[in-house]
Amino acid sequence: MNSAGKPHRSGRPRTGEERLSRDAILRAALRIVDDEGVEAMTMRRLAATLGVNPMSIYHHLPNKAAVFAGLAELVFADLEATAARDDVSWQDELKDAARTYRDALRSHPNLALQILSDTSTVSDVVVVTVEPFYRALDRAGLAPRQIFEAVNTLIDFVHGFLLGETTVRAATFELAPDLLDRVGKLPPEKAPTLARVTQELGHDGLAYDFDSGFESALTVFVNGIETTWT
Amino acid sequence: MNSAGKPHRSGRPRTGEERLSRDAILRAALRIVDDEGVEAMTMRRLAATLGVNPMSIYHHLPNKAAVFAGLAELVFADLEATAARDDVSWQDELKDAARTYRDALRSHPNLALQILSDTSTVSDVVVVTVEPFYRALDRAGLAPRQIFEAVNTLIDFVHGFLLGETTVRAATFELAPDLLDRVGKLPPEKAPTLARVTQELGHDGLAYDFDSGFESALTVFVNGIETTWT
DNA sequence: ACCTGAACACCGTTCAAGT
DNA sequence: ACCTGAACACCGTTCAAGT
Repeated sequence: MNSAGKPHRSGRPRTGEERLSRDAILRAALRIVDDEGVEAMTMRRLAATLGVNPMSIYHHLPNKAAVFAGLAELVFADLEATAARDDVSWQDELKDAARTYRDALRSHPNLALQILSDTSTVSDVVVVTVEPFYRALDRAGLAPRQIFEAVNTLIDFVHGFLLGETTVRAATFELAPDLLDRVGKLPPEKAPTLARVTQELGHDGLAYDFDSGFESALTVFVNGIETTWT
Repeated sequence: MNSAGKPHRSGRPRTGEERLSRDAILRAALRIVDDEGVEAMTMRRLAATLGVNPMSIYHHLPNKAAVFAGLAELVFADLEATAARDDVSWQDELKDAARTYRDALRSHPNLALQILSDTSTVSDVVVVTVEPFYRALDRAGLAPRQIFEAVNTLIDFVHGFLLGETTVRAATFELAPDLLDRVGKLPPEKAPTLARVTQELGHDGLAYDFDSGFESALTVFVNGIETTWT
């Protein structure tokens, strides 16, 4: 894509002729991650696609970790505005907050694991994202402590769900046949209930649909919060 | 720890004088991961602590990924036996299954992320671990489809919880002051509910206790399953 | 079969030098 | 301040050679 090109001469470029910017670097990095995954996003590779010396990047971002932190920022920049909505029940508002959060993380699946496993990124993101959850549960009439715990639980669930969704989906779109095989091969008395239930479900029943799995979880959640705390 | 030592002469060792075994390699690898984290566990470092040429390892394990897969195996080897227990309610049995699963993954915190983000490892582990969940929900009288979804949801939650527990705990034992700071610095009208709730909770209220957070989540869960599906 | 040594094709990052 | 080039201290893995 980027013609090998004659090497640019050294020295500071004239004003307005800067070849790089933090933003341009991050956009290029996001493209690499989206197209080829996190492992492909190396500093040298990034520099190559920008047609630039690897070391040039370090004038705009201190190191590779900062590049990934910047990517997380980029992804969540859009999400910020979520209007309060009193037209729906608190239950629906809570579910909707979870759906929005899931979608945001899902929009760049290759980045999800990176985001979820980086402490500072997660806490940034959470602070920005979490208001709608708090609002819904406040409307439900929960006490502060209960709101706090309920939100943590729900967010943790979404994280775990995304972990499965992004890594499993990447590897095997169908996990049903694999699962049936595995269970079939287990020593019969080791997991009798698992064996019976999966067999009753059959091949089609195991064709896991992430969307309906997510919705089903949300329902369990909301009902659980309702009967536990209201 | 391992004296630099004279290099061992080349050539196949006599029977019974093998210097390496799959098991010895994996135990050494686990030690490195536990003590210094996954990044420290390189093939060259592993060979060095074993007092062996880096390439020797490849005669016992095909590559680095296989080493990590082996580690996951090692960690879950103990877990296998979980006796059926009819002395407690299905609710308690389900909670207990979740606690056991969490503990297993928590026993090697540095390995948790590795396990959770590796597809093949996760599915291995899940198949081995999942029976108690199925048993409890079967006793509760759920239909196969509902059992399937409930287990997926609960497992996903545990994964997300562990992600937070292992990565957050590693970085900051106290997230309360940090969180209060962040929230305080937000534009006031951006997250009013979050601001109010965290303020009401106060510094102590935010001192998150992972154990009680986990328990609280389990209660919400069980109640949710109960009112949704029984 | 099991171990070694040299080599290949990579990494992230530091540092001195250009303008 | 911004870009470059050489260099350092690493990686995982292949391959040929020893016994």
